[in-house]
Amino acid sequence: MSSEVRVRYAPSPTGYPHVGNIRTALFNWLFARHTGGRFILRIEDTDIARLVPGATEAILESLRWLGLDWDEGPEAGGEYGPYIQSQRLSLYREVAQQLVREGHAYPCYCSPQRLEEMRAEQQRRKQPPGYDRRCRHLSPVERTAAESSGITPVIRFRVPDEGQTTLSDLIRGPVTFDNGTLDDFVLLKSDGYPTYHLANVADDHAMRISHVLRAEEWLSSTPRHVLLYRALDWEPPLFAHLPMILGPDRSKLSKRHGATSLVEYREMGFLPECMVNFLALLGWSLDDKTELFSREELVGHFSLERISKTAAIFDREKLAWMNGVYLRRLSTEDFVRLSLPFLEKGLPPQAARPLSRDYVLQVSPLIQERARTLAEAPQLAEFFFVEDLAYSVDLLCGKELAPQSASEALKVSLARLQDLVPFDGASIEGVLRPLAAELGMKTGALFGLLRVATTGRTAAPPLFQTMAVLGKERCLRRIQAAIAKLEQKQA
RNA sequence: GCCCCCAUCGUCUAGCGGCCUAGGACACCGGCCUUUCAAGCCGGCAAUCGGGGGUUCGAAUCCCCCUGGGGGUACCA
Repeated sequence: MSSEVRVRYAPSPTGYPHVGNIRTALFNWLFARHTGGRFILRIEDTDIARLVPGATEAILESLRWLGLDWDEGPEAGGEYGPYIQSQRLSLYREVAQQLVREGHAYPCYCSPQRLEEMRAEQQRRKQPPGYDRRCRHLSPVERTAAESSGITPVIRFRVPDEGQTTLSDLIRGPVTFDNGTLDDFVLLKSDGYPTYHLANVADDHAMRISHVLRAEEWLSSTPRHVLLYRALDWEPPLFAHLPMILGPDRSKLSKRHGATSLVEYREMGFLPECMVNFLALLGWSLDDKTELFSREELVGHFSLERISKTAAIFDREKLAWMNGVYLRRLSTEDFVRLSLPFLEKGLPPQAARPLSRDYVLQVSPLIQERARTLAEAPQLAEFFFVEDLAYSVDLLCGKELAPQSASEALKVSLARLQDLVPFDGASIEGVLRPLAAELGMKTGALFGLLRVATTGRTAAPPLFQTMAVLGKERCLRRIQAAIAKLEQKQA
């Protein structure tokens, strides 16, 4: 028996993977990479009714985006394939038949209606819901009748009436369940597809999975799985149930919580390196201070021992902060490359397309340290790309400046700037700083005025650099426009 | 209802019997820097360690009860 670590991420394509799903994938991946084991991807598409078109592709896409490469699975292949459960149906049927043969399972002919009535009755009597095991005790006559009725039965597992089942969870320690609280769950559905319980156990065994790292929501079904392994005489893998990631309302993550699918985070301008870093810290930590980890550091430090037991709420504010850190660490070239698509998409239509890469290269240093996500880039940089600025005249005057004096200051600035060559940051500063004194204005007041005139806002990147990037012609035009605005107001 | 898990600042967390008058981070509030914003730096606010019993010379750390939260309870995964 080999001690090689083989872990798997086994999503079902019933929706686009959200951060909780992907965090599970990440922990499996980290554990595999840390131990030098194998990371396997298996698609659990056994629920045809809930199958969502494109979901499988979204899963692969999410993993690829984060750089979580799989050693075996769809596209990668592997010696234990196929890795898509709908292509392994004969295996599950064989296992189910074996279980029936050996008396661990039995066919059940109960109709969905009967089950529903049974549950309603149980609820009315305030009794624990669960299959009443009617078909477990069919007389030979009843059985023959059921078989000839044309109903396709489901196969149910025969849970032992007595005893307890204990599993030793790597994170939570021993967990014990009374078998009496478990009902005879379905293994094979009437459509011939296996349930999660059967397929999961059969595949984990067939694929030689050594550790099952999955979300805590699975903890209560684990005794069923342990019972299955036992009935099959298979050695179960080691289990580690990961703490859940909850929405802001403390409930299980769902569409209700807004943007939760990973693909959406990419669209919102988060960097994959940041997502990996942030997700790793949801339920795992190294020490009392380290928060920023490269992928390599994560792989190097990751361990099951340091996974916490408590559910975590996904804090988007902190994610945004961390993304800002990652954004600022980027080289200008990388920032340009990554923000370009967001600018193309987010800038108003009047900005000339395609964007000049050269120009974006000049603008980028001015917005890079102000952005928390790439999607903020268009907003931050808009005035660099459009011709006409729309802003209120009141912005020019502010609280202290009279329209008259604002207008005069702008006229003098205009005259001084007109002949300025070269029009770079240092030269602009060389002209404007003395000018403030000359006009008897505080530097802040004059610079603020010019900032509004040239950018249309009170908060913008440093003025001189900004003006230099905008270019002389455009700055002069904008100052003239501002003067016009002021005169119009006074009239 | 029943079963299972969990419980430290608003949030993510450190803490695995004495280093804790509980540390870090986000957010928030000040200050510095500064032409605005952002970044950066400094400082502050913020957890009677959910409550109550034990054990111990000593408990956030161990045990029990309660409460609270979460998950499960499908021919879903």
